[in-house]
Amino acid sequence: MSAISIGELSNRSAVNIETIRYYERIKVMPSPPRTAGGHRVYDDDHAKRLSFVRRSRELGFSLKEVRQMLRLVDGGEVDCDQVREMTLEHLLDVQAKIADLKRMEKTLKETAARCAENQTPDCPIIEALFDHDGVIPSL
Amino acid sequence: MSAISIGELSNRSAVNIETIRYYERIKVMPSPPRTAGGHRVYDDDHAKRLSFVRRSRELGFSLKEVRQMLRLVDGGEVDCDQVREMTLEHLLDVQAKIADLKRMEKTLKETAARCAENQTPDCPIIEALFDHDGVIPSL
DNA sequence: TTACAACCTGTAGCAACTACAGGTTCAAGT
DNA sequence: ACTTGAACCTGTAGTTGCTACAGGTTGTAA
Repeated sequence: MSAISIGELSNRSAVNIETIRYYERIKVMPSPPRTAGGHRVYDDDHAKRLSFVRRSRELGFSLKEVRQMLRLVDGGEVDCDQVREMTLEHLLDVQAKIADLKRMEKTLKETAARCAENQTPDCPIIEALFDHDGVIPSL
Repeated sequence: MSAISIGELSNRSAVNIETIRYYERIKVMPSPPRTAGGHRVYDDDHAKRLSFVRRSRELGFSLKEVRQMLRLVDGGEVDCDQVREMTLEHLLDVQAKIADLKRMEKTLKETAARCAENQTPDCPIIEALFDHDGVIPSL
């Protein structure tokens, strides 16, 4: 009823053609039927599954995590608790990354700010990068 | 004079031995002199440079950016404006990543929250991932 | 029928490491 | 002097999640 080519699937899902073939190779997407000449033929189920994958990736889930969720989906009975746990665990990852980046932001801002006034021959940023944290003694 | 082995350099700098050799291979670190038997011999300058690299990496600079900064350092005259510009540009990257992650965090929280009450056979998280029929707003 | 876009496979590349395998050297203890 | 064995050496392959070819085949519209 709605047989579509890889190109059209790519357009609809905003997933690169190469990436779709990659997902097939690593078994995140199933191998679709082919035309006599060997071209892939997809349908709405493929499109739905691919959008699931894309959306999960956009939320930062790894392909490994996506595969786990798809296993639950494919198993027929989705264990809601398991999925929720994965989501919350992933949320912690995301929050840890935010914290890391905020620390970086702070340091970068402070370091760049030192430059703004200072017009001596030495660069305060370079100095800061060299001098910080005392792991290396001397010189 | 303080001749140290790669193992000791690794301990002092908290950079993996394999990574130190990797940095040499890609010319971020210079090839140090060797013993008669071929073991690498480092000194304080190496240690200082390595800590510069490590610290820059910790702040999220790519190796490409680190190389650029090192070129400025090695050139003898560090152009402060250039370094500052790189830092500010990198700061924008970091801030963009924080914004992305915050959006993810929000969506993950909302999605997981829907699960908390719902004990129907269908999993709201899975539904959400499947049904969002296209693009995540502004992601 | 002919043009040419879209498709096919297979491989290599990107970042930034990490992890071996299989061999050699160094330093300490006897 | 000799023997361990930890530390070192090179070279290659694996990781994650794609992307980018090259070089060939198929589908379709004029």
